[in-house]
Amino acid sequence: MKQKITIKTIAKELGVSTSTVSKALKDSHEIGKETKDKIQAFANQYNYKPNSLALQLRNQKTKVIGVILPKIVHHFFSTVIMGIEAYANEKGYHIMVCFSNENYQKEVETLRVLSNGSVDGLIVSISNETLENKDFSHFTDLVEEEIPLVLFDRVVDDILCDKIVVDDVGAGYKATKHLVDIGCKKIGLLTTPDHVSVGALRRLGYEKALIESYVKTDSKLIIKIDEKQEIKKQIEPLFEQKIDGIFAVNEIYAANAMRIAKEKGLNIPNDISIIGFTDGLISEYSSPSITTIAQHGFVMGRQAVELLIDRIENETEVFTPKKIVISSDLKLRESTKTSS
Amino acid sequence: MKQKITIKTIAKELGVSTSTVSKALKDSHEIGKETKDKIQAFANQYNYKPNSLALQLRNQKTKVIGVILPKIVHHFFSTVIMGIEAYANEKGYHIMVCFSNENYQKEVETLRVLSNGSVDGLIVSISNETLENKDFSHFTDLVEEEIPLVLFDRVVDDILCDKIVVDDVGAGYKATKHLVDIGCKKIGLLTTPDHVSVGALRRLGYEKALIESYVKTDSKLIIKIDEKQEIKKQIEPLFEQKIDGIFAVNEIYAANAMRIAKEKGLNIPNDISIIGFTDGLISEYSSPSITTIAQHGFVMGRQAVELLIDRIENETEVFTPKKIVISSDLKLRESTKTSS
DNA sequence: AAAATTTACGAAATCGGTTTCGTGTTGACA
DNA sequence: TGTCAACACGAAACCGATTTCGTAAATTTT
Repeated sequence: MKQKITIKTIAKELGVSTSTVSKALKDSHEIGKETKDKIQAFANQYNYKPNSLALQLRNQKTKVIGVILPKIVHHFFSTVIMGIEAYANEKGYHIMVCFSNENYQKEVETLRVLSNGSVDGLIVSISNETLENKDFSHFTDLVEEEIPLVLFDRVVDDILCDKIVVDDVGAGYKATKHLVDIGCKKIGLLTTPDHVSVGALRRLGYEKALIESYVKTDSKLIIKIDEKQEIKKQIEPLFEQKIDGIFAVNEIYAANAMRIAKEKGLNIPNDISIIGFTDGLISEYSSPSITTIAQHGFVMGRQAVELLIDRIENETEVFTPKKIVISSDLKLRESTKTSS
Repeated sequence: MKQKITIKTIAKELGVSTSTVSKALKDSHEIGKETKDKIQAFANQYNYKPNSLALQLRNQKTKVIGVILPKIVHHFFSTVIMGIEAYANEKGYHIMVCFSNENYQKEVETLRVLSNGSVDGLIVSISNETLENKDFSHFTDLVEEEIPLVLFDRVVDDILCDKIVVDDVGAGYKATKHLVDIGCKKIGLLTTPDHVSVGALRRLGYEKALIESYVKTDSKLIIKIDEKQEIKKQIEPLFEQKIDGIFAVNEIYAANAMRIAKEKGLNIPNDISIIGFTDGLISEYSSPSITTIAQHGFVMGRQAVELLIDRIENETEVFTPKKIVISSDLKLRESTKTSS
């Protein structure tokens, strides 16, 4: 890189002190008009840009927000990022994005690196592996150090910080209830292993809706998918039962289920109705298009930064962790019947 | 945030100088064993982490790579990010991700902010608006300042820097040729306006394949889609002609075309074959699944950082811009006939 | 025992800014 | 003509590290 022009360069070149240059560039009244003009003209000509590292060090703030996601090739998470970035930018912040790749070690490592002064605060969605092995000390350490932290979507109660979550139970309930309402009698659930909190919560909603509607719940109707195995193979057994409805906790599971249903010669939605989760491209463009729970990722992202920036800029306040629940909507499409 | 523990704190607490602390923490031979142990124990106990800003300022390098993308809720770009992040991490770098949102002004602004010392280099895919209005001065200025820059996918020759591109012409050719080979006689093209370089190049490939195969090219078969308008409406006129093949320069266009075809009662692939671009979730999960050009975004991302880090770390070399072309594959699926 | 060398540490400069606190020079006023 | 304020600028500290260089004390060499 070319030798950057600094305040020192300008000072030397113009025969003034660095303090004068600094003040002149901020249009301070302390500096005479002539000198000011001279310095500003020079800075302009050589395209002087203050080194942000120096400023960050001096001001003890970086105006950078660290974001750690389990993955990014994923409609929901990328939507959240957009929301985060949009509002952060509005507030003069930038984001530093890292990925845990659902990996505990990488999450720990990334957290460590970002918490050494490079960011003013962090927004994180916990990796599956961490949720599974239940070791959250890297997060509680962070809280201990009082580094502003906001968790979203995949959160746990053990960590005392602000949280933004989808109303997963409500969403699961809403989806299942709708299936019941349109006349489904035997509704399958495609969910994650129990340790994935969102999966477990959506399942609760599913069960609540069934019980409330006096529909028998049956563990054989519930498939917990292990993403390390082939998804389709795990779903197939579900179709050995005479099901007429499926609620899937994400759109990949829904799309897979739909494909199997078609292969079995079932008509969607007449023979079987399917509801997914995450209003992504698959749901929108598959045919039939998939009725789904829209999570409003953009709003979640926005809320997360809002909360975080509030923590960062008003740290005098007493700390009482907030939990914001974002409601989700059932978006009706072609994969569900319109009535019984 | 809690008062961070610094070298100064440790020095004062232990009655030594900061230089001693610094050296002790790096296990320097200059420091006596006792003192070293004492300092290390203290640092450990209070979980001392060196302030990275201070280090970055001192070392004149941040180990951060700035990445500017037009958008992120997009399979190809998010895949590229993964590739970038993976290799960057391997090399001890982190990435700072920003989005231009296809907006010229935001691109200029973001470039300005990131080029003031916060990053060691930049990886950028140019926004559509910039490509349209053809003002690249914000990039050439960067090159002028000798800030390492790698462009990928959406690139222009006016900017003298390293570039990673997909073999768009070749890919367009490959796709179209395949349609011809399986017997398509009248092949429509769904592309972008001309200013989007990748669209224009893919079109060239399309035309080349047609000419080579003695198939008449016809401008009525080519639809340039304006994303500000409704996509489906713009595609519909194409179906007024008796087409039996479509090459779409991205998967959204392909999915839209497929939907219209179905609505018109056409059988895919028997009545019409469709090939898309970008091997994303839509192509994989729609039904029929869509034959598509796979761009290998992960590899592109990886190559981009590789090139960039090479520039950053070996700046003594004479600068001769490199252009790496990543070949793409035709991934056969259900939306194309298997033979004529 | 004197000289040379090693050991163990501290002072100070540096990275690139900002900011507080002087201070020399004017000009105005008593 | 002496005093005081306003003006215009510079010296120096600071943010949190690293690193070069200097030096007193301890140890080894002669």
